[in-house]
Amino acid sequence: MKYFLHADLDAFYASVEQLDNAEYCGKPVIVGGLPGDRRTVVSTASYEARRYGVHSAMPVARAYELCPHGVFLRGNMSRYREKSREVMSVLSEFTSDLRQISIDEAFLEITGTGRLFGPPADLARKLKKAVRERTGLTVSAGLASNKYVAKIASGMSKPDGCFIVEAGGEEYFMRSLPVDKIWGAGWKAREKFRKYGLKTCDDIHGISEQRLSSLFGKAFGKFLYRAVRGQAAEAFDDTRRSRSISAEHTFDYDMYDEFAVETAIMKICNTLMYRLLDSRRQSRTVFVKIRYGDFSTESAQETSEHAVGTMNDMFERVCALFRRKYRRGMGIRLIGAGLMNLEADGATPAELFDFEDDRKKKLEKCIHEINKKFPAAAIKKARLIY
DNA sequence: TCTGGGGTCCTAGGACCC
DNA sequence: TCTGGGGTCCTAGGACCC
Repeated sequence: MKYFLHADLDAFYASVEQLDNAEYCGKPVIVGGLPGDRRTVVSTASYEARRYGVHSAMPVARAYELCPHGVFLRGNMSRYREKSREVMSVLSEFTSDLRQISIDEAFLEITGTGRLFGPPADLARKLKKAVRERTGLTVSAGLASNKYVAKIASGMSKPDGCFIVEAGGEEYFMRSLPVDKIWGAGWKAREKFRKYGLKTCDDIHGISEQRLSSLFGKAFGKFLYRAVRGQAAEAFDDTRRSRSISAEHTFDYDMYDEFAVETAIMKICNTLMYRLLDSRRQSRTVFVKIRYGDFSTESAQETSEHAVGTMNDMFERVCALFRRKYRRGMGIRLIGAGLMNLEADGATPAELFDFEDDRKKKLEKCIHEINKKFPAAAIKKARLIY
């Protein structure tokens, strides 16, 4: 029987800010944007801020109404990534099988670590202590015989909590929960639960797998059937390689100027090309995403015989899709682009018509290297200077 | 309070091949 | 020419997660 610990850092971004800035301690810290910032949402609210009803994904403007005296910050991702690495390094000392699933969460397989760390409860206590002493952060732990239940357990006693589901008790544990605790059921699914009068996991437990599949769709129905029985959702088990890279930009005000939108697309392609180069992979499929002022969203994608070769190549493919899809006259709220179905570098021929393209490709690589070594140089296309 | 950015997975329909 | 299924690839849209 395997056993897992899910470690989840408490209000991570906000906690790092409080750690780095003593004057923020005990105050409501809201990371995401400054009060005047348009079209931004909260990434993380400290527990002090949550008392005012502020939570992640909430528009910053709304958070400001609820908590005008809060400390509002835009955040510093590179600092959070650095802190995340510190924490993961501490966690790695407790297991040989550590699987990080996001910047602030990880699974540890702790089967058979009893000899080293004692029973699971002792291990959890030691782990929490080590993280606190060596990184200054608190972590909540959930322990169970599979990752799915461990993940839910870690959310049961936040912050700085520890919740243990004994082996054999998974089904009883899950059945006791309200449907809101189901990880993987979001707003839409909850609406349906309400519609069907399903309040607890035990209510769902009483429905056959077939019936769940006809109500919620094949895959999600099967998932629900297993979830309320405390059975593993195999979702995070295999190591999934990323299959796409993308970037997007929301304009402060709806944009009607096509040239400006295409300049934004160029900027996005610029970013993506360098990320693609770093990933040592390639792609034949590009896509564009357009969100209009009314929040309706459209996307278009195209797969070519040839892999994307240069920044310009990507830009032209994305622009062609954009021009085909764009409903003229509609204000654009967001423009995005990306590459899908990433393959190992060299899997398909790049679009190289002649030496000119080859030359451009080499030039782009070279510029990227210079920019990495000397960030101050910031070499970029003339159209991207503003 | 109008709702970020970067991802993954699922569905459903159409094309095409055997 | 009416027509069948399975497999695979592609496309557009949506749900969900942190």
